[in-house]
Amino acid sequence: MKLLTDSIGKHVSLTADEILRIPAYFESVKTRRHQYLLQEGEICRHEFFVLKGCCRQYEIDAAGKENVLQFSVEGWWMTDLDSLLHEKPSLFNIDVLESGEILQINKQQLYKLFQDIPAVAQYYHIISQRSSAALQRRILFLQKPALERYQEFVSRYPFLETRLPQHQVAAYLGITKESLSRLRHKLAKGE
Amino acid sequence: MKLLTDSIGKHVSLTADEILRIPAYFESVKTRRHQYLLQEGEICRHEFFVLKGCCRQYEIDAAGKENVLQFSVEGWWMTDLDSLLHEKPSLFNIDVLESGEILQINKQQLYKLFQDIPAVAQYYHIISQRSSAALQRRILFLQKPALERYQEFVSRYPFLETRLPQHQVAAYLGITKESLSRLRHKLAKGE
DNA sequence: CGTTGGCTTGAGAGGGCTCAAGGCCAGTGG
DNA sequence: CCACTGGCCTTGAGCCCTCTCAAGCCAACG
Repeated sequence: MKLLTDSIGKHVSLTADEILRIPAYFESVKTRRHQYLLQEGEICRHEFFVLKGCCRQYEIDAAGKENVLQFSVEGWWMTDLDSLLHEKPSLFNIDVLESGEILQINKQQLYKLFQDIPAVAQYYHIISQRSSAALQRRILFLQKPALERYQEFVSRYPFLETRLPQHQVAAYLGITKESLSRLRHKLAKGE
Repeated sequence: MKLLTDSIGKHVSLTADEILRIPAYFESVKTRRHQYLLQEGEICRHEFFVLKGCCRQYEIDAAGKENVLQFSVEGWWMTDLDSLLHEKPSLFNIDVLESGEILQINKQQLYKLFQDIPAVAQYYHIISQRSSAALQRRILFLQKPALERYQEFVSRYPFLETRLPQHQVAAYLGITKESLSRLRHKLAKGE
């Protein structure tokens, strides 16, 4: 829980009183590996904040391939914004790769929180912008050849690279697990 | 100018008085083909709103290839948010593909406008979310094979497909102009 | 009428894919 | 304690999609 208020406090200033009031807006949920936080077709009802463990957001395309949009570990947010805001069925799945704990908050509580503690609304705004910038980076990222994508991933998220199974990393990079295995082999030899 | 207030009015409600006051916050600029609205390395100072004509936002990668992030025609917004907000050098270029006219507004004026007419702040928020959703779609889009990408592009933006030179479309799809030419040839024969 | 920009077409190369088989644990049950 | 199983990673062979490089066509334009 401290992780959440710390994360907010890093971007905007909170009074001691506000820090105490924030947790009440959230619901804590223990998560288990393979558990779904959201399934394709459902309407997404929450913003999720990971306290412990690891989740992934992905779609399953027409060919049955799983395309990973993003991972989320301690201190990161995750949701399907489009589904949450417009209350329409989600195209995505969110599931748990590593058991742990999340905080969730629904739309009503979120807006209430924004009204009660405006600094949080400001924080949310900043986070949203960062997320847009990250999406933009990811689009350019996907134009690069596979080897560069892997190297950029490793240098940007070293803690993810060691923590995730390789086939998940491959699904994030947009290549097959076999190709990733070969890339790694090539890199290991070359160095 | 009516295009702008119409666009805002489509998402939030404005009083007749507000509609009259909005234009004063913007600066109108005639644009010429090949003109830069932003060059790599510069700090982006404006949000742009296209009144007439067509622009593109792109980066030039290490190999010298132009990767198009998005096009903008009448009624669309365009900027480098990351550069604008954090006043850091942009990685992107924005240039004019078709002469026309744009409205531009700097950060100070934008925030002033948000304060003076809160409905516009609300509008901006909605637009930002839509743009995030679009970026997300684009990431999944780029995982699909080239033919599907082209077909999806044509059905989503038929007016762009006819209006843009093919090599620009190719740069948006993430393929070479030669490949696009062959895809089109194949489609034309098959139907 | 030559130049230029946009589009097409061809040949060859290569990056990444599919399909298939095999190795290496860690966990589980006999 | 050992055999078995399932998950994960690797390796190989062949193929296909897309790329590069090169040439050629056509329409617009000075």
